[in-house]
Amino acid sequence: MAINFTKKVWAVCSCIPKGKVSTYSQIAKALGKPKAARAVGNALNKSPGMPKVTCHRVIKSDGSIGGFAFGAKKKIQMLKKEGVEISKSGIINLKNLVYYP
DNA sequence: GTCGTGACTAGCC
DNA sequence: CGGCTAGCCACGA
Repeated sequence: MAINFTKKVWAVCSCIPKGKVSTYSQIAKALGKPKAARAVGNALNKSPGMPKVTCHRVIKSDGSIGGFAFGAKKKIQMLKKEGVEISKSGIINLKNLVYYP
């Protein structure tokens, strides 16, 4: 394949519009591996930098934030700035904010 | 070529 | 609601 799995993950993250979010499983599915959510997280963890790759717009399928290389706390703050309402540890209008191509 | 690790998910108690 | 287990994938050493 021309590009690595990781690179593809970054590409999908970059495709997420501002103010919206996506889930690991959703991205994994887009790559053709619905069960590769773990690999997706790995790829984002190795992401080159921001805001080139909008990895902070990717959350867990249950609506939780998950983790973040810069700190989950920071991730929440960033999403809030984008206009995403987040509770103590989860997205509020998840299905309303999830980016579904 | 094998092992260990991790930003996950779904199911069960 | 909260915690635990097993399963899945890609990458680096």
